Amino acid sequence: MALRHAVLAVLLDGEYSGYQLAKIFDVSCSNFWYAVPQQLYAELTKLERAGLITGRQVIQHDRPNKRLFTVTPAGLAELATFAAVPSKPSSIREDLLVMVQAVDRLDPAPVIAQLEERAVIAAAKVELFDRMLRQLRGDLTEEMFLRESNRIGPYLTCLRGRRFEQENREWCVQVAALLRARAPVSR
Amino acid sequence: MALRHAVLAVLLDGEYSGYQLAKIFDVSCSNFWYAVPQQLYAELTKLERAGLITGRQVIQHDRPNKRLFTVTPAGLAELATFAAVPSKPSSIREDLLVMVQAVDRLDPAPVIAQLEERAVIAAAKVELFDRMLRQLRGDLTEEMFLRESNRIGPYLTCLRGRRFEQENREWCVQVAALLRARAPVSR
DNA sequence: GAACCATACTCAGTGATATGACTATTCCTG
DNA sequence: CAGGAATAGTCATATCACTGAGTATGGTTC
Repeated sequence: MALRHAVLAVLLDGEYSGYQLAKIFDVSCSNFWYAVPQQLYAELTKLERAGLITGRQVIQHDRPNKRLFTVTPAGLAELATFAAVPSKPSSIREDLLVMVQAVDRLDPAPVIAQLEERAVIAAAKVELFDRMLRQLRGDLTEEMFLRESNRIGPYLTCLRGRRFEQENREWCVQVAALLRARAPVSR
Repeated sequence: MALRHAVLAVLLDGEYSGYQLAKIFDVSCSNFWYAVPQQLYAELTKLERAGLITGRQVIQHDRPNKRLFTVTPAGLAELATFAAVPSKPSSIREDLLVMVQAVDRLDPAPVIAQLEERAVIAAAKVELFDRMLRQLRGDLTEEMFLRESNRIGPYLTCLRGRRFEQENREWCVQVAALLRARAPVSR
């Protein structure tokens, strides 16, 4: 019952098809919720049956037809109910950290390689989020945007994603360097 | 196939019972893997059947008997195999961020309350991790400990947990203050 | 001495999540 | 005009995770 609210929250930004939603969940939304397209299509079907969103068919001639979904008042009410009940902190599950936990008893080389690769990925995400932030705030300064815009939710979650990835990158770099220094490994 | 490796990685630190493991997963391990006791007991059964850990019965007189588990060479090999294959970044799922994403269209009061509560929880976790780090490194400086200890895995993951919670706290505080300033709410 | 907490663990069931294999259309490139 | 990428989506299945309800023992507290 949780992907449901993530989908509703994203659909507040406008009409989207399942396919577009999948794109969004693959990039911007992935800071706070991850889902594969199949999950999204299934969830959209359920949400529509529950009356929380409505879909409308759009006939296209240059590509396959699609269905665009909008949040209904009932959907908004569902989100409000969701936001009103205290949530539990998320459950973190990170394979790379499991490897680091065990690294003293393993060959560090593959772990170091993964840390370095992850650092690069994280750096790329930081840049992606920076671009998204700039795009969201237009030509306003961050301070002005946050004070005056009437749609700051996506900006705030993106800010969180940026911080997280920056932090992640720093940790990966630091740990990779440390492990390299302790047990020199040829590439 | 993933909780499995988290359990193995934690059992590298010594013999633990399911109950003790549950405690560890509830605090220190929760930076990188979350699991409820029932999952752990089930996983321990599976791991033992697969020969990756061995259990020995300990008869106790002041409290119920328990079984302590140790990683076998096969278990260590399993961990090595796991560490050798590149892992995907974790899937983040955070209800509180879903709420923030939608906050422009909802009553901000409960979201602000949750952000402030979360900031307090995060601050407590930072302190908990600080205590754990101090305990792990004993009277060595961090630099010395990381250079010379032969069991730095748990320290490194704890360091990551600390950074994450610190960062989380800052974001929660900032966003709560911002939302309060935008739409003044009586407590 | 009743209630409660901590230790120690089990079982049943239900959702949620992930994987893989599909269908179908149109555009673009070589 | 063949092949691939992008759009748009469906179905089936397996596994995972989580909830809730139990069992049992001993120690502590009021």
